[in-house]
Amino acid sequence: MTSPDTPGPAAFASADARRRPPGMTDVAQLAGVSQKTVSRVVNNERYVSEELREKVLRAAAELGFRPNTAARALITGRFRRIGVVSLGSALFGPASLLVALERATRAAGFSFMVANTIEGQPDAIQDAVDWLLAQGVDGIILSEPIDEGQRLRAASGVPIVSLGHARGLPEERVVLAGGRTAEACREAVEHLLDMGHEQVWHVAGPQHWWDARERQDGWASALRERGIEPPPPFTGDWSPAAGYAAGQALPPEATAVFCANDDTAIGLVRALNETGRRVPEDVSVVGFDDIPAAAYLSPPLTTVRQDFEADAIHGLDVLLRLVPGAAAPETRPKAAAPRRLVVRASTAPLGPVL
Amino acid sequence: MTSPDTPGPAAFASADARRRPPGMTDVAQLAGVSQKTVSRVVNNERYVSEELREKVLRAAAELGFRPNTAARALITGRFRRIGVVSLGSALFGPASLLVALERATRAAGFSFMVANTIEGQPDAIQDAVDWLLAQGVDGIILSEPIDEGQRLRAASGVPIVSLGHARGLPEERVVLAGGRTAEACREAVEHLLDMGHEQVWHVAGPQHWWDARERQDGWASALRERGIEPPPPFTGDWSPAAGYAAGQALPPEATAVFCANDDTAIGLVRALNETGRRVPEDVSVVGFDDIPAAAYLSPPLTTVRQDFEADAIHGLDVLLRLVPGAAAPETRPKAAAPRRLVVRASTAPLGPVL
DNA sequence: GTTTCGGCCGACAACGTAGTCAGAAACGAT
DNA sequence: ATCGTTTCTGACTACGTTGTCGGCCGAAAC
Repeated sequence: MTSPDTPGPAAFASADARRRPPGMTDVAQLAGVSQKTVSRVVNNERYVSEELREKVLRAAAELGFRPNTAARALITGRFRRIGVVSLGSALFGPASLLVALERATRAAGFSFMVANTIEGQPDAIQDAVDWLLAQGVDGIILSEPIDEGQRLRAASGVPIVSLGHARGLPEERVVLAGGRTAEACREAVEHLLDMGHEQVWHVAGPQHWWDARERQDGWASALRERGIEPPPPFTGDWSPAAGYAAGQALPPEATAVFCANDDTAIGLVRALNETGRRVPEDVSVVGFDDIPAAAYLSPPLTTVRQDFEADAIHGLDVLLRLVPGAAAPETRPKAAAPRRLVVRASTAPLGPVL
Repeated sequence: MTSPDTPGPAAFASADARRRPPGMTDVAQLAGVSQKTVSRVVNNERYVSEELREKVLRAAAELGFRPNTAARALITGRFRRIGVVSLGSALFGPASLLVALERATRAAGFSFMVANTIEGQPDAIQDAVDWLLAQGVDGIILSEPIDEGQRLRAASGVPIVSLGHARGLPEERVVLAGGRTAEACREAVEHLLDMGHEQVWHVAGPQHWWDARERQDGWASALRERGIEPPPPFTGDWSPAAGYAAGQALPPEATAVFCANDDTAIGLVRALNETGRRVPEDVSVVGFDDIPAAAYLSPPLTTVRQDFEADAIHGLDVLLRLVPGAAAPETRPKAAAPRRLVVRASTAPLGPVL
């Protein structure tokens, strides 16, 4: 309309008050520079005069410019995003780990995407990995406490690191928690034995969680080291209900129980109370996790504290080292805070037999 | 080398065994069709013969083709991704909500990105929103229990929905939880009054959480409806420690306490036990949340159960309705399961005064 | 026999950014 | 003055996908 010969679609585009967010081209036009110069300023490249840099920054601020990550990812082939496969669970352990991972990831300048698996679904982990790959991630953290024995297909060059045991992944890709679980379990068991208890029973977690098996193994071997043959463990599912059931079935001669987690310990204590056994006078109980409420239970629970933050940071460090283009994270002291026993009132020396 | 006249960079590219993942062009070449046809097959568009469709699918499978979301987002301007701003917390409530949101989001075909805020940081919410916008999202859910009174800047056309109260957001963007909190609180208070208690004390959550204020208001107005002037509430921070402190300061004449959450109730019970007051014989206690351990505490805790899954699905539905290009979610019954009181053993009729 | 029309397919042009390369300007050393 | 080097800038193009449009084909309608 304004000019007799329509010079093509470009004229239309400029005439149209586009709804699309401003791009580098718009910033460049406003600042009177080329799009490439805007790119240089945005990416902090060298060889841009201070004068132009400021002009560009002003123009970008004025337009509310935000670099388009899709376009950037398209050309670089990098997403600056890491994915996490996690069991969808509001349990204290997994939830804490996830929060810690998000913090560490964003601090490293990467964005963070979770894919939750659904327990019991056979290919859940592989599906979650595929979903993350389809979304575009530069690396994947397996924060999956369940080891279902499946192998992972090749992930098309995207590095994968597992927080904890995982089959089908080479050794160096497996990051074990900072403090050794076995040591913590031994500490708990020895704490009980040193108080005079002659035997320690165990309420385990579900056996397809490697974490549960690790705690069970730690308990069993700690007993054997003292020459004690461990009794058959109760098998639970992390739930208070499982602890409750174990508490009802606990033999009368038992005086000390090590639970795979705090919730289970809560259920156990409940069952013991109902059957007229007092904690810790009659039975000593140790938990695992140190949930916030642990110190305020009746009685306050002796338990093993974990440092999820340290584990998350460590795992992410290992992963980022494998991601090309990720600034190598400064090597911080890798000695993650070990798991350690927190002694409270749910354990006591074996009293005189009534 | 193979041909005397190098026809340009394209020849080089084809000669080079590229490390880049296969694209539609590669699939098209293998299937003997045009790249556009591959696009049609992948997107399930009409007007592709069954014969070609199968050929393309075979070729795509053979190459392990995955559509590049970055390129797609670049041209469509849509990301098929929704972002969630959440307080980074492993508390049972927020964690449950997040898990439910992830499930619902992925089920709707959208990917899911969380940005955690850090409590106490003044512009935390705005920063998290900006981060999500920079990453590219089609909509944002504010699952932020803290209302810090800040207004949100315009989010450049991206719809925002808040799960719970939020200033600076128009009414229709605020999704309140399915069951009314006030009703649940009234139910809890009346449960106690009906058992003969003449007064109900309250241990509140932190006042900058709207959730805490809502529960406190519900408690106060329920008392006033019965003509009882509520006593000054204790103010906590959701932690067991706060409940413990309240329990120590609880006046001797108090016989019933309504706590803002279960953890606080746990701390309260602990303090009461230590000062020689039994629950529920001397003091009845009601919690809020129904954490998994609630039924197994000593005594089992009377509390208010929440349905996070329903709240999450409802909130996401509202958001997706505002997102252009999102298939309108089938209108499921919006009557989310209300919060309801679960009566257990921590509450009992007021006994004879000793 | 011609026209019309819906099904089917491909050429081409974007999308917003970063890599490559060429060239201009400024400067010091010959 | 001439050259080389460093600093700075912009034109051009590729990245992998989708939107637009036009062409071809066979069947139905004139």
